[in-house]
Formats: sequence, C-alpha cells, structure tokens
Amino acid sequence: MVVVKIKNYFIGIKVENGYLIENTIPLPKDSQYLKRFGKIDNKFQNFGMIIYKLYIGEIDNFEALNEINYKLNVTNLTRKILDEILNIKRGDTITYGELGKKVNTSPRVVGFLLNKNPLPLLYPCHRVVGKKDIGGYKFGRNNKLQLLIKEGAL
DNA sequence: AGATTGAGCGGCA
DNA sequence: TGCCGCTCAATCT
Repeated sequence: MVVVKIKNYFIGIKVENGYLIENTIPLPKDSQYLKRFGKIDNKFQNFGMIIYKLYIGEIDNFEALNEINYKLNVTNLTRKILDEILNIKRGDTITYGELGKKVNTSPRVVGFLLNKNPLPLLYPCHRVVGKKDIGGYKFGRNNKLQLLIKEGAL
C-alpha cells in the first residue's frame, strides 16, 4: 500500500507476495484517490513505471499485463466483465448496455462492478461509456475524458 | 435475510 | 430536455 512517484505523477500501488493486486491511474500529488495508499515509497518503482508508460501510450495494456506479475482479486462476474474489456481496442469504446448483454447482466451492474476494477488502465475500463454521454469513472469523469481523447476514441 | 446503493437505460411528455 | 421506473450484484445492517 504505497504511492510511487514517476515524473510529476503519483500512482497508488498495492502489492501482495510480489503480485500487483491494485493500482490507481497516475494522479496529481494531492489527489483524494491516493489518500488510502499512504506514503510515497519507491520500492515498487518498476510497477509504477509500467503503469506510467501505459498511461502516456508508450505501451498498450497487453504489453503491460505481460510485463507485470499481477493477480486479479475479483468475483466471477467482475472477472467476466474485465475479460470482455480486454477485447476493446485502443481508440474504441463499448457502452455499459452492450457489455452487459455479453455477460448477461444489466448496464447498472456493469458500472457498479467496474467502479471496483482493482487494475484500471491494465484493464481499460475507461473504454466503457454510457449511451448518451461518457459515463462515470472512479477517478473522475475528466480523467476518463482525457484518456479517451488521448486514445483517439473521441 | 432484508435494505440500500450505484460509473445506466428506455420511455414518455 | 427532465423525470420516472426498472435493473441486480455487492455491500451494508
């Protein structure tokens, strides 16, 4: 449970037995989302660097997943949803409703479960959007918007 | 075991 | 546009 500093970004990281089990996206220093990750500690610099490269688009999420030892600590339905998310290509999006149909659940539940995605960016849940607007995001709609613009989805 | 809570959606005016 | 009712897994109580 630490915060890793890369350039001018700060990334919350949780590692268990050498496996990444939770992370945040790169955030500004004072971000509320970093609070529960505690102090800055660079011992997991390697994890942080990969997430940073993923964030700026230097690598894609498949490369990142290959380079990182991670463990997905979620229930069955969440796992199914996250697996589906891996099929969304960079620059592409899917709606909560469409994704819900693929795994036989409701749009509301997709959003509810994605809110708990422990590995954002690695599992690019920002590519799931609402039908009428961009939809919500754990780290704020503006971050989601910036990510989608950066990826060329908008 | 029952109530509440959402990162949504479609229909209707 | 804005409101309403439906949705249903996870997380309380």
